[in-house]
Amino acid sequence: MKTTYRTKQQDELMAYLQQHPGAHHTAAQIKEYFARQDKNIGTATIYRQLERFVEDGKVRKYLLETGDSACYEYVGGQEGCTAHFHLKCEKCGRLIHMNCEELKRLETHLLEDHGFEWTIGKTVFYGVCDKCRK
Amino acid sequence: MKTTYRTKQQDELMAYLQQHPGAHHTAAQIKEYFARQDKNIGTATIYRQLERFVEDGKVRKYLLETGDSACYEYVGGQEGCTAHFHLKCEKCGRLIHMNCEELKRLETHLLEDHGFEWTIGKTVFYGVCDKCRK
DNA sequence: TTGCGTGCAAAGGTTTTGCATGGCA
DNA sequence: TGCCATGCAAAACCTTTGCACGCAA
Repeated sequence: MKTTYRTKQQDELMAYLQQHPGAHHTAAQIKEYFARQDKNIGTATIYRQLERFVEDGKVRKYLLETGDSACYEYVGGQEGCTAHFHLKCEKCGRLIHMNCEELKRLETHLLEDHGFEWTIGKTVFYGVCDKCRK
Repeated sequence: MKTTYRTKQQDELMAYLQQHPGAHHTAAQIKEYFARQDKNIGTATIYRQLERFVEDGKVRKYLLETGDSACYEYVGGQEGCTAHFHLKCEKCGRLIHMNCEELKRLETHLLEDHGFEWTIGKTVFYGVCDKCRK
């Protein structure tokens, strides 16, 4: 799905996500937020826009708790985020950006030994971060 | 939830899962399989038993980012079988199960050098598989 | 016999889809 | 003006829950 026209809802959704970097939101939470501002945005619109943002690499989608609704988080659209790796803490929700030789090694290994061309930008490592383990 | 009685459905479900190691199944697929054998097992029963198997560590549950239904996979109760990884091909949709020293190395690295306790079962590597790259 | 597990159906919740309308270009 | 995006409602899905019945121990 590609955007042809730029709309007010689009801008407001993106603005909201950008203003809360590092936070993750469900579609319902986003709808509620705008409702509190007396701005109604249809649920379908929220899902459709989020899907586009994800395609563009500006937003990342997570499924944290099994069965719960999906979470969305602004990660910016720059190459910066496609070249490094993301760890998501399942306890505090923090998204950790990591640039590490070990992971680059893995990328090479997957490609050369398994023929798998890894899309780093879409992959999220789930786990528990150092702070939450203490 | 704990099992008190041992039932036929329980045994048949576990037998089916064990007979397909390395394969992933949705609840619907499992139901369909038994239907083809003219054995009816209620959807609720399937979910309830799967939940128990997961609690026991015999089966692993995982979700893909697509928000599809949950997948279940027999991993046995032993340590050796819990340490494998999932690669998802974005083109053909195939889920690849990989057991590889390199990935185990990464697990150790993340823990020891970054303090990150990786939940392998929840992580899926996205990319393009060897067959689709040709 | 006791009470847990099962199957059915209905409920609950999230996400998608169809369609008429409104708004961007 | 021509389409696309929106909003609403309904549909489509997946999963859970309530309840009466059957079966294991």
